[in-house]
Amino acid sequence: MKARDLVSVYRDLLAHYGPRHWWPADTPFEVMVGAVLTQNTSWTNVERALDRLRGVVVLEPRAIVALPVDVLADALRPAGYYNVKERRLRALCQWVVDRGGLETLHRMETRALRTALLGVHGVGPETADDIVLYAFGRPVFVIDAYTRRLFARLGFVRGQETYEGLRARFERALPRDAALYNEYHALIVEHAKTTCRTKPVCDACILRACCRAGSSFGRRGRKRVTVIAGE
DNA sequence: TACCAGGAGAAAA
DNA sequence: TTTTCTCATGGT
Repeated sequence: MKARDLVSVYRDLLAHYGPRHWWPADTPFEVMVGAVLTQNTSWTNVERALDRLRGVVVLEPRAIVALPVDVLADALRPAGYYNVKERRLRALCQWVVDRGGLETLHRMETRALRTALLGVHGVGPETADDIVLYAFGRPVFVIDAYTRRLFARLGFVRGQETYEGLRARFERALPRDAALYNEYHALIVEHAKTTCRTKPVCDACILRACCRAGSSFGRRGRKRVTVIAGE
């Protein structure tokens, strides 16, 4: 993956959509909650769940941990997988409490913070990186389904790359800059939501090459990617 | 009606 | 170690 190609895509997206001012949350802790709830789920459903959650509890780790299981699960219902996400959100909140709160976490070195997050039940690489980047402002590039899909269509991704391998490629090709990674990922999400969403060829796509490459996906959005164009 | 949507953990092979 | 299955609601 060539650095100038990645920078070029970024410039095109930024010129078209403008700064996105992400992540859509008021506090770092709200970012953490949203990162769990958005797993395999659209953001509109996450917002419904967040609204319901605010209706039963203040968004603080200790308060959420204190909620009965059925109350928390019911609040998360609109985000889907509510029983799974109840356990995952509770585990994340308990971890924050056990670590001494967000202030303590803010003092951790980036790699240590990321590793610690990956040890929390329900926090995989993408969720950890969402949190590290958007809640803690650290320079890690988030590789989500939108990112894979876009760069597969552009021919930058061959498929089968591991999450860590792909993240490393992006971080090697771009300046180590949290603000840049923040904006880039936000623009990728905006692009995915507005164009190229349901069909492999999209007339409205501003990244014309993105639609020429083509791609195929397995059922339920599994990351089985076929890339026609070369790197 | 069927498929898709910003994953991750557990079980099976 | 890798692959498959499961979890669930809401929109198109």
